[in-house]
Amino acid sequence: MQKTKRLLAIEKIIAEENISSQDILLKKLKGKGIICTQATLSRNLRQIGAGRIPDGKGGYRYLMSDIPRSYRKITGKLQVLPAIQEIIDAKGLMVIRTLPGNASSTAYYIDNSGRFEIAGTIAGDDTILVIPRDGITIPQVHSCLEIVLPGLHDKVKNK
Amino acid sequence: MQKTKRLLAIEKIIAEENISSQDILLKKLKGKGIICTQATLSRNLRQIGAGRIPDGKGGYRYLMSDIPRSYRKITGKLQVLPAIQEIIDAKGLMVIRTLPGNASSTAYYIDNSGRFEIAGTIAGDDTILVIPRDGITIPQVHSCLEIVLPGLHDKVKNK
DNA sequence: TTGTTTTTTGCATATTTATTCATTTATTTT
DNA sequence: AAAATAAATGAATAAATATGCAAAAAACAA
Repeated sequence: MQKTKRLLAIEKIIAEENISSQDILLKKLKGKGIICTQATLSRNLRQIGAGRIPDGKGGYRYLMSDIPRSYRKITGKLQVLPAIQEIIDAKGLMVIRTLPGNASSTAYYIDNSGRFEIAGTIAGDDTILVIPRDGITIPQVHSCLEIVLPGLHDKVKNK
Repeated sequence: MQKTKRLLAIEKIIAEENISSQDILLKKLKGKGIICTQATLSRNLRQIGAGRIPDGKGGYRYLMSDIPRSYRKITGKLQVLPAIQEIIDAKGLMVIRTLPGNASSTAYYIDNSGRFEIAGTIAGDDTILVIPRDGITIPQVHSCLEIVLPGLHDKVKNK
């Protein structure tokens, strides 16, 4: 999925560099082989919750707004990702299967990602039910999870 | 000072309401008897660190960005303001005199306001030295303190 | 597969926001 | 106080961002 890749690249770039306009970001993406138009970028920035705020030095920069950004503060991603075995879409919800005993910590990680898209999770021993918010589609949850856990969809295929 | 009043009004409005554009904010201000142009508003929003971020519902809203906003989380403003007795500009710095024994708590409050403009503070028993960042002028620090402690300049005159 | 529906995208443009420049207002200095 | 300097402001406009619409791509169903 080309879009997911772009969303991730955008998040990464604005976290690491001072990006003051979409045009500049557009060129940075181009440098990474990711081509799109300003229109798409504007939409994507909204989708991931990135805004343009004063940088305190007389200029502006793009940053993730609070809620989506919070996942960065959470440690343990490296433990979480390897535990995930399978992702299953089901009735507008999503089921994630993990290694035995890992559901709880993984669910905690997802909960605390602060992503708007996810209303909440319920975890058993090796199974997590991810409940998207009203109006959020399954593809949106996939994009969202790919942001929370980069590389997730490369690792596990949706069954 | 008309500007300080406007800055405060802007912070208040965007904290309390979903404001999606400067034009809308312009009208809200007008409703409170505060008249200015969009150009001024744009500058003021940058000055107070307010940015336009996705609201998670497909639209946008203005919000204070993290750092300047943090002062809202701090309690004790009501104890701090009455303790302040005098403000003195000095050598590009600022000295605040407080009631005896109150410098430390007041300085703590200012420190934790998270305002970009202030590099730091040093407090004795009844005296605080406020050190602005490079490039920040004394008038900017005054505006800044008026935001951190609304009503400050009505209460104490700069000597 | 093929047809159907949904999502994504670019183009062109509308909307919104930032800035330049000239003027006014406030502040500081002498 | 008057002169000099700095800050704030508006009008006009430049720059940047968002969006309507049509086309293309992707996801889905039969």
